[in-house]
Amino acid sequence: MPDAYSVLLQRLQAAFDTVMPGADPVLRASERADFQANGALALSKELGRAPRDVAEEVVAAAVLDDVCAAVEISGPGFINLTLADGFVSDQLAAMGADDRLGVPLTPHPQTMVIDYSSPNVAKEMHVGHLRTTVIGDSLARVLGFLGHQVLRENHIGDWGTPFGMLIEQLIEVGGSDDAESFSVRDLNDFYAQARQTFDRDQAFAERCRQRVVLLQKGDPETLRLWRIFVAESIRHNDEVYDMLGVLLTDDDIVGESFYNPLLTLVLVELAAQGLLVKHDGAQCVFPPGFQNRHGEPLPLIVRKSDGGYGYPATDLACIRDRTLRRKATTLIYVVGAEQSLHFRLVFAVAGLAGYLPAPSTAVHVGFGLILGTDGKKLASRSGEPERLMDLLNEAVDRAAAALASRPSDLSETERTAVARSLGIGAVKYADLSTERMRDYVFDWDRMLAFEGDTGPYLQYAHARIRSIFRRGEVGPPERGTRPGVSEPQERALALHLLGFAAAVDATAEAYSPAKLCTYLFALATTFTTFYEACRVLVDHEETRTSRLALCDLTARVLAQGFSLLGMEAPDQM
RNA sequence: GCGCUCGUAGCUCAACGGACUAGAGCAUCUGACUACGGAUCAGAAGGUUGGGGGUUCGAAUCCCUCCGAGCGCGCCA
Repeated sequence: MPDAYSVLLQRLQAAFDTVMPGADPVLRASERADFQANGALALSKELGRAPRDVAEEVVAAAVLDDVCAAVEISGPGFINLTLADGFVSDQLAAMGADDRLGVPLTPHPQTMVIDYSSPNVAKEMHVGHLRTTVIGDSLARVLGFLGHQVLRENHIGDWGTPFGMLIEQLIEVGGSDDAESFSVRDLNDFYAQARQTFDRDQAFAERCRQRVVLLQKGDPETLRLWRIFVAESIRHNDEVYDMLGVLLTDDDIVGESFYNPLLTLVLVELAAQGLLVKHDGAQCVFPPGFQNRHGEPLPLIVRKSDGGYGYPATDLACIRDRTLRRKATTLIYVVGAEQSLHFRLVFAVAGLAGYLPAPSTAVHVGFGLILGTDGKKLASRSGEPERLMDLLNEAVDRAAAALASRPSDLSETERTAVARSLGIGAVKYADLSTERMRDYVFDWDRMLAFEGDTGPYLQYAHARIRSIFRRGEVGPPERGTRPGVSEPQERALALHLLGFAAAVDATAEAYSPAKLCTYLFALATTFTTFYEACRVLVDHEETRTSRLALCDLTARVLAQGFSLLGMEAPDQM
């Protein structure tokens, strides 16, 4: 079923083609009508004709009688289009009959690897992991819904110098026998101690480096401890993921250690292609177009002068694996904006090395910082980043308190579950609803105010619709019921519902869940306006059925939208 | 110094080169429940879109320049 916009666009395109083949109708939603086509203005310039004349010619050529109630030219040459109510009803009926709510599967499905979350082993997840996890998860859901094959990858930091330090520290304080009893928090502390000693004690630092070598060579005791740490960290991460309600599972974990065996291969391949340059003892690639602060060429250091590999090498191995072995055509990295230069360098080198064969592309989906109310990067009182689990628990506690303060016929267990949906939904929505490249201020009061443009407000709108069906003791009307749109509030709601497919597309196109949030918030407000103005459970059966169909469709779109954001849609709250 | 990102109402954010009123939310003020859930709704007030140039029939949007903020810029990840 082509949506309303596509139908109009197609008709107008045909009309514009008669004046000038290929001219863009520039069809947009309008405040003055339902849609407006602005293309005549640009076209008139090209043709050297009066804009209104061009608009007249387009309108004369356009076949719109069956879909539009009014077509008029206004101002300098805008074509204002008002849809026929019958057409709107038909479109709604088709949307309601469709399990996908009118969102078509992409005609060009791709294999997409989406790399997100990526916590470090032996460290508790902190607030710095929130955005990548939440944004990445939403994008994975949106792209999957559109029909792409989505391979989630959680590139955990489970390799390198930090583990030499951690393991060495543990052995030296005699903790290796109790290794299995340590929590991630203990490991965090061990690591902090190790870090301090490392910086002032040369001998210890050297032993740590030797420990890394042992780890890489597969020394049994070193490896044993490493495995214990990784397992404990994964257990901790899973707790957070479970609380957060994200799609990531242990099967999605592909840590840095996985790529370790590929690093020398990458080096050999780069050398074979003549890309490697030895500089100050390090093996570098200098991709064209990058400069350092002195205006000299900027290298990507593939192998350090001490013979070790850093994360550039791992990232190259990773790209190679994802395109050549896993046959991914789109690589998505949901990583903070501060790494933008790094990714541009890595992508450039990967391109030179043939690791991104056409049509494969790599995209860095960056995001801004979470700031404290002081405008600085968010940290707790002690200076340490806020623990993510603490933050989520607080969100749920606050939601539970809000829930307890209002009348409810929910059972205790239902209340617990709903508090979680609301608290987590509030945190996720606050993050997702800001355009990802902007920094945003983490503000409990704003986030959990539960009023205005928040997750709980949207969830409330959904719960109210479900409540209508409960109170009315009616089920949703048959799928495909054709709602009337004679009241202005019905019509406004209907038109907004018909924009769902476009909103999902725009979200995927820009890798920006904020666009979906904006759409859903507007849908919720449009619905409550309708709800206040148009009583649903009226005696007149035709009106009741028609409005129930609008309600049902709204609830389904909201629930589908929440699902794409990774939020739950409780029926009661 | 160079690069990237950003600058819109008191605060937090929208706006795909389009129209006589640049939109929301929060906060402020005024109203609205014996009708489907008041975590709501209706309304008011609040803006030289950081400044200045330019392109265009038309600029928050594109270009130039200046100002301000954040983040980066060869062996941490």
